[in-house]
Amino acid sequence: MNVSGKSAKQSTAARQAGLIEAALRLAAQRSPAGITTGDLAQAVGITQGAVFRHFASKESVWLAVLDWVTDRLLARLRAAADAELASTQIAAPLVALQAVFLAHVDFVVAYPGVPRVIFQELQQAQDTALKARVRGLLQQYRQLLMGLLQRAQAQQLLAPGTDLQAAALLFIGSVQGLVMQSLLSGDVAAMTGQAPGVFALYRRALTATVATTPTTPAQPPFATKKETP
Amino acid sequence: MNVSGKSAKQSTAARQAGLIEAALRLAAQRSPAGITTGDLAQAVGITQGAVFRHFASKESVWLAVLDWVTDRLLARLRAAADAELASTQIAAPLVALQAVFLAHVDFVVAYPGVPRVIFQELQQAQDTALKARVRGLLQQYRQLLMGLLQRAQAQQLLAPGTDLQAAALLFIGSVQGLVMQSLLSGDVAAMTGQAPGVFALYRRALTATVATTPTTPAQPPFATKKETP
DNA sequence: AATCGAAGTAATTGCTTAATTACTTAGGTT
DNA sequence: AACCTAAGTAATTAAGCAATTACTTCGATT
Repeated sequence: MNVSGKSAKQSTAARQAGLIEAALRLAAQRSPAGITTGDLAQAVGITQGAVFRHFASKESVWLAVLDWVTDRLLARLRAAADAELASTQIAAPLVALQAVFLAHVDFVVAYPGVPRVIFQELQQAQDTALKARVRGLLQQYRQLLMGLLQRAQAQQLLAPGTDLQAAALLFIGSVQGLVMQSLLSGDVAAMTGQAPGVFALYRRALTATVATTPTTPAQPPFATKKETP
Repeated sequence: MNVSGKSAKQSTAARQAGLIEAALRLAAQRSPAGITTGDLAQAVGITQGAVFRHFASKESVWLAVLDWVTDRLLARLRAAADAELASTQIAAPLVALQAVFLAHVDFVVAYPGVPRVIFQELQQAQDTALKARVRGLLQQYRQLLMGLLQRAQAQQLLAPGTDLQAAALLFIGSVQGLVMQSLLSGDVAAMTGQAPGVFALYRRALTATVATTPTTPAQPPFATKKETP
């Protein structure tokens, strides 16, 4: 420890983690394109040049950020899905979809910089390494969704003839709609409140138009469970 | 006309229009953040400094771009909606929603730079003038949607208890999903083909679970009309 | 035809930023 | 305790960019 209480000389692994965390924290407050290596350095308490002791280039910082996000996000989403699939619930795949939806929203609320970084790299038209990472992330996301949708279809939980590709796209789009709203209002936390209503609509898109017993309520009660904090 | 065939000395109004068009054209190919005043100048055949004869700053170029987009897009969407509302159709508000959806997709296909510009300005966390324009655009968009949704609700076309706010959000989100997909694949034109399927799902989210006459097909045939080119 | 303002150029200014370099310092290993 | 590598600093480099300036040229108007 030095005088100011900040520990000096950390290992590259520790510094990389710190810089990744700082990058995401700064991205929550401003456009990732405007974040400089000097900003990152200041955020972790080192000088600008020292950043390059731990990353070969600025681009490789963002690559590491995307890897971090991919690992953490997908792990959470898969855990959320698996927890519901394991339970012996009726309509388990649909409940799992809801759990994934809410887990995604929670993740964005916890790390508001994530959508900004994703959008930033998505804008590059040419196929940069960063954009490839984003593609990989969304690729795995789509696979997770397709798996759940196929299970739902196999259990006759979906309206016949439902386009699964379109359903996966609409799922991701519905999250994007919430994210866009939060970017506009600046109130990320508001997503948590809006999410269940949006998912309820999405769920109706999947399960619609199969007439149930005429006297029963049109929609069976569907618990909105809160995710793990 | 000068030697190279390029006309020299145009009026400020003409140059502004040219620069706006160039900005959107360039934004279709790379990130708007990376577009310099030199790029804009080159695209219209003047020098970098000459840009400032027609715009006070680089920011004001993007402000003009957003104004241009707002005017054109909303005019198209309102025209698409009004055309369907005027017809004596069953479920006219829902058909109008579909027309707006497809018109929006067509607009993005025609001007692929538009989503990039929107995303770019949305990322600024602090409330810049540019972000305010985007907010205004989406504000008007949401009003258009809410009007159509309320008409649909008044005509009992929606499932009872449908959350109209969530429905508007999901509408915008479903377009975003398509846009995101096109940004990933680089194939904007593919949106046109995917759009009807996605809207069909969205429509089911609105109209779901009201059992019709048991023997009739669950969903009445619903023509997918192509927009004006 | 002379005039004058608007549009354009070429060069420059001032600033920012990623990356490099030469040098210094901390701290674990033997 | 001496040593050596990895982490850190301070300063510099080179490039890019928005905006300004001094000057030139086009073209409509009287």
